[in-house]
Amino acid sequence: MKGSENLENICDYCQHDLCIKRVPVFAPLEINVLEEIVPYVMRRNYARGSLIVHEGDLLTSLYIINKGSVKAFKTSLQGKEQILYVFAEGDFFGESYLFNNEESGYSIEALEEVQICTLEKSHFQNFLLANPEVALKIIEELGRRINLLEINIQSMGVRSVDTRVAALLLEYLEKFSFDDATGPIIQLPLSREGMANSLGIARETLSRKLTALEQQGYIQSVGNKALRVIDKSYLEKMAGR
Amino acid sequence: MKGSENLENICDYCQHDLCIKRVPVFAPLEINVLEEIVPYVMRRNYARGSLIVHEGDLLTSLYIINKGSVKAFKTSLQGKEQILYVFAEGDFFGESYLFNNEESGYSIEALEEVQICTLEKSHFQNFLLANPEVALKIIEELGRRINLLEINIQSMGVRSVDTRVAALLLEYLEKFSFDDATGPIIQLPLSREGMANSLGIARETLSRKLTALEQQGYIQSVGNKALRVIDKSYLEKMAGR
DNA sequence: CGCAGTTTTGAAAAAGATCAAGGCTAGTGG
DNA sequence: CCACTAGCCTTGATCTTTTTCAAAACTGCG
Repeated sequence: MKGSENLENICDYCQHDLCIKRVPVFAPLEINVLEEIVPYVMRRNYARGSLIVHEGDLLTSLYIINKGSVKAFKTSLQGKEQILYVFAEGDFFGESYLFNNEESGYSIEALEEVQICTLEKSHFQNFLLANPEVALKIIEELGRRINLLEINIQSMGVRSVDTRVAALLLEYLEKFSFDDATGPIIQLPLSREGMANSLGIARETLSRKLTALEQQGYIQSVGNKALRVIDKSYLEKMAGR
Repeated sequence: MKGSENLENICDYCQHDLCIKRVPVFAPLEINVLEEIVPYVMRRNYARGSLIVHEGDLLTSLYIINKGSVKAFKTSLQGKEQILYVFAEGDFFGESYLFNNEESGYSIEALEEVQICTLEKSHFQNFLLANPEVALKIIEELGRRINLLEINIQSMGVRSVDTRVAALLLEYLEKFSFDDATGPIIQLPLSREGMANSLGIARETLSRKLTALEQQGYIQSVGNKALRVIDKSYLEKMAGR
């Protein structure tokens, strides 16, 4: 196994596997256009639990997740953690800091063994100036993210905790589940504590809510890291979508 | 007075007052570059209380606030309102919906007599493709907004209500205050209910928190629409900045 | 199989929300 | 210019929800 800070420039052709291609924003581009930036893409591996970005760092690169997943979170003065995103394969981050010399507003930690491609700010800027259609794509993607954040704020502001728990489960169902013979199973990307820290509630409260859902027969926990969804439509009704 | 739906194309030269110039994103551009889009800018007036955008509308223009202020909010199924932003002169909105054909995620209502410039999607897109540096500026601005939203989510998730009230007052102090002989006075853009709906708390709770701050001598209310800040540093300490 | 780290559960305390009056403001019209 | 009133705002009491603290139970790894 590699250490957590291995740095290689082997992505030149990525054994014909262009990690950039995994990012929807770049996907529509022709291969030969992409090759302009490929030489500047670095690839790094990180072990589970390692800090990839520390809140307050000056970010000078765009980060693209090639494999694995990470959490983005802010820590309050009292040490409480608010998780903002779970990024998985194909997601990118750091884009907000590419054009202003600002510090990262959050920390990033690997939730499992992770492989990340990075692209230096200056190269990315030049690429965008030469390919304005990609800039539009990025504006589009940022718009999507702003939308999600706005929905999140509404949830935290006006919706009950039960509602938000249901919504979180549905979100995970979209992004982190597979089906077995008996139905969909969520591979939880976060621990109970992590989920609670995403919702902004106490660990114990989340625990109680999940127990309640299980006792009512809507879900069934499979160890601590997975969860079977028995009645998706109930969760949907609950989440009010 | 104009009605609330007056539509004119008089911004051609805006009596030499290019409303576009008020928007930081466009400010760095040369006048002659700006003139490319000026002919496509429309100007509208809205009376206080009128709905400018309804949640779910298809947005086809960029909106720039020329004069006055508006609130952007989402309404839940139970009718509870979550205010996401108060936009004032020089702010713009609708940019998130310019590149995907999506519906607006929020409603916009005029908080006072308001003058708004609009620029049609297609014209704006062409302009951006021709002026990629503006696209970068927009990415930058969206990054800033994402930052603010993330801070907001953290606030709602991990900070106490007292803390958040203090933070809201400081935010208003930045954006909506003037100084009189005795010190800074905030011209509150929102009613108590509006402020409560920004914070995601009950109207009564906000009321109690403000009363407490006033009794402790940190602020002093001036009617219902203004508020004198007596001890800014205390608010800052409280808000934890 | 056992231990370390999570998670669950229980009980008590705290924080907000809600309900119900009552009071104040600011704009209106005499 | 003052009195009036509708709409806001504040206050009190009670109720609900969530947090906190403490301890027991469980999971998954070694």
